[in-house]
Amino acid sequence: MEKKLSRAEQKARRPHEILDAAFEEFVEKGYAATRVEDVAARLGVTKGTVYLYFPTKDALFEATMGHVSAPFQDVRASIDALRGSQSDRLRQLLVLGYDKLAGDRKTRELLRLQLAEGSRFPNIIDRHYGAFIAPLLDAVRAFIEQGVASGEFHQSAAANTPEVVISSAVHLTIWKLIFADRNPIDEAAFIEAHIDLVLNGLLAHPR
Amino acid sequence: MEKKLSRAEQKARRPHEILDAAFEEFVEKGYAATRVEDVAARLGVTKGTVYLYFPTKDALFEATMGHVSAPFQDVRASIDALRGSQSDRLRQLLVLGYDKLAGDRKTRELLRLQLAEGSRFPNIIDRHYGAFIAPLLDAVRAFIEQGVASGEFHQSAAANTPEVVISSAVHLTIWKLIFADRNPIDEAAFIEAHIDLVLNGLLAHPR
Amino acid sequence: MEKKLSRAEQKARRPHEILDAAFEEFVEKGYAATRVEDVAARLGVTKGTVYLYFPTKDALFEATMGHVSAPFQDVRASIDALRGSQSDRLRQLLVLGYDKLAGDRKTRELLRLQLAEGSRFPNIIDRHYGAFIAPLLDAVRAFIEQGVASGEFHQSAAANTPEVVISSAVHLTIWKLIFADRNPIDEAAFIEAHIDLVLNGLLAHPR
Amino acid sequence: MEKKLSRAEQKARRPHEILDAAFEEFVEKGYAATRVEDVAARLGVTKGTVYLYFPTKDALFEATMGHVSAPFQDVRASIDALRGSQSDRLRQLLVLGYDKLAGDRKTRELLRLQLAEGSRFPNIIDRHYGAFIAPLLDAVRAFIEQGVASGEFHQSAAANTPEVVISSAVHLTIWKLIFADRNPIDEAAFIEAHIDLVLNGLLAHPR
DNA sequence: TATGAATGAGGATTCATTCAT
DNA sequence: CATGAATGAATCCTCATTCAT
Repeated sequence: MEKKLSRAEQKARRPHEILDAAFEEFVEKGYAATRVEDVAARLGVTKGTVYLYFPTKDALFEATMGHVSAPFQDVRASIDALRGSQSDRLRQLLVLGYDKLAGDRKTRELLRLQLAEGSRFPNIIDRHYGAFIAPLLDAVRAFIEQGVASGEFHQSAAANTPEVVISSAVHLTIWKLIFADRNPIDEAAFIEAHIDLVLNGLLAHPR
Repeated sequence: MEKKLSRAEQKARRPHEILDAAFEEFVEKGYAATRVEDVAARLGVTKGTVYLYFPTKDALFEATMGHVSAPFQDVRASIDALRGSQSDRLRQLLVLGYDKLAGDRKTRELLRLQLAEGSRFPNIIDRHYGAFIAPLLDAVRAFIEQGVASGEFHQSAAANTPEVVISSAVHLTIWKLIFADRNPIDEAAFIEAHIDLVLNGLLAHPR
Repeated sequence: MEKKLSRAEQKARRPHEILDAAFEEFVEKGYAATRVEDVAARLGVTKGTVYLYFPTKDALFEATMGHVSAPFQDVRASIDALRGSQSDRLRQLLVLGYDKLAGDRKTRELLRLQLAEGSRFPNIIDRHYGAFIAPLLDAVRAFIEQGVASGEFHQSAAANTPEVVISSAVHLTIWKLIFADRNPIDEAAFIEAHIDLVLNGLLAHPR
Repeated sequence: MEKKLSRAEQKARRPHEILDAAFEEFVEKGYAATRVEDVAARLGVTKGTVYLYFPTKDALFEATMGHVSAPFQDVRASIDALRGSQSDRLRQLLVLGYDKLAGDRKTRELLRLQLAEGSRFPNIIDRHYGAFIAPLLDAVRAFIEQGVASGEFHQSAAANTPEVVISSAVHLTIWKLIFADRNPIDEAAFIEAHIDLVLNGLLAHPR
């Protein structure tokens, strides 16, 4: 059944396979320490095959970053689908942020690679920001403003600096990147404490 | 006056100079892409000299990480010196955290290197955590508990998860690492919004 | 009309097309730097097709050399057709030599390839010598001897070393190979001066 | 005694040794087929050493060409030292040309490399032309003009096209490059026949 | 101490050749 | 016949490390 792939199908699949394999290698070793041959070996092909699809290691890296960033295209749609009061929507938004950022290994490692290699590959950064972070911040700002308008939230500086609201998700991501398995944290409690803190800080009439 | 350094003093200074130079190179290029020769050139010496003090590039890297982590030894003392109500002390603590983490280029870049190279140099992580993060978290927890005990803060989950309180400092650090000059942020407003949010969330009787 | 080629004709044409394309590539880049794929691309086919007709790059090169040498088969006939006094025939012979050697781009480039690759492909040399140079030298010798016998030329060493008589044609060829467009030379004047010099040197009673 | 070379002496010698070794390899295999490692091995060092002195194979090749062209600087001086009648001086000049061009293996092989690689390394050509060929041609022209002026030579087109006078030296060079040992030629007779032909063609009153 | 020439293992990239479609 | 995906040997070049001076 595996061998049923026609040549054309196999060829169409190759770039994806290579990018998936490359991502794993780059995550594990970083750009400079990754060998193209190891990327190939992970797929069971030889380095020549990788060069059939990507002209240089550089190009492979950039394509890999784009490949992993791609799935964020739908974040905006997910946000638009949120329903309920502003605090309900904000709560759901934060959970969504945790899911997509701290909760998803690929996203986490993408952040690591951006931090590690961003200075040598400047254009890998902005794509991610535009596709993922910016919509999240926009939504936070909009929800707070609407909550203030409806009297659900009191006036607060947070609407102008929505970053402070999603900081804990970033923090948890970094924590998991740095400590991996050592120093594990109770994530559910962490998230709940964070949402509590934020809503207590925003609500006009806390519980 | 500079030439007044005795030979012995000069000798004692060398390792520090090398580590400072190495830090800059490692920050700029990452571990794998840094050449020992470039570290030496930054100092105006040749690579042989570096090998006189550090047996391998690996050892140089680890020593560099230790060297940059060292100044955190006094964080605990600074924390102990904080005075005032719990909210005052917490506010000062957060400002201190911003200063030392987001505000200090070396600390920021140290975090980047830990994220980038941590998996290949596991022991560069914990030192930093023990010297810097842990005391900060311990203090946050203690202040909140004391504030709850005194009635200044209401009961909250944050005491058990003090990470959520310092998240914004981590977030700002990451932001600055990723965007450098592009996408600058109004740091003062950011910090103020953060402290507001936290205190609003914690105080039993917000303003 | 071009489409009228039967399949069999098309098939018979392929090897020639490949050899023509190969010649251009080898001339442009030399043996080692020429890629089989580029030869194929010049024809609009893929490298697999080239390997259908020639088993290795080496074989392709040798076949190419033979292919380009082939047209010299008729030099001998052209020489036999020369008419007139010995000086007339010698003059015509030199013009013929210039035409075929210096004047023909393919022959010129063939000489370049022989010089460049001859040591690695010894057998590409002699074919050319036998088909082209030897008849030319034989004719020069014969014409001089006949001219001496008839009193038209005076006795001279040139009959034993006919190479000196055709040297200028070789020289012009080399000149054109080396300088291409830069340093162009007035070829007509060059040829005329050469023939003058030779005939002045040979004639018993110059002009 | 061989080991008596101080480090500085050895270092000063290295570039020359490398260029000598490189010349032999390039002559034997051509640019593309020469491996930097083989150049090094010829010297008993490793490729790293070659890269210590020349940054790329390209640069090594260009430097090698310059190195071999250098000794021609004195051709002009040798020409100026020629004495006697114009036919004497012309005869000596041709002998000199044979010596330096056809007679010197390095010069011969330099010509081969220029023909083989000239299109990819355009600047290796002109240097040689200016240093060697141009002075030779200038001298031929001057000698003929002076001979005509003094009545020693008759008026002839050769003064305007001095190339035809030195052609046989070029021809002999090419002959030796192509045939190496096979098809050897009686060089002394060749040279004598050439000089005879030229002087017979030029002299107002041939012997 | 400091230098920097030399080493050689390692990794990116190319390309002749094969072969399933 | 023709294709072009895949292979892997070959080669350029880099750089951590050594060591004689």
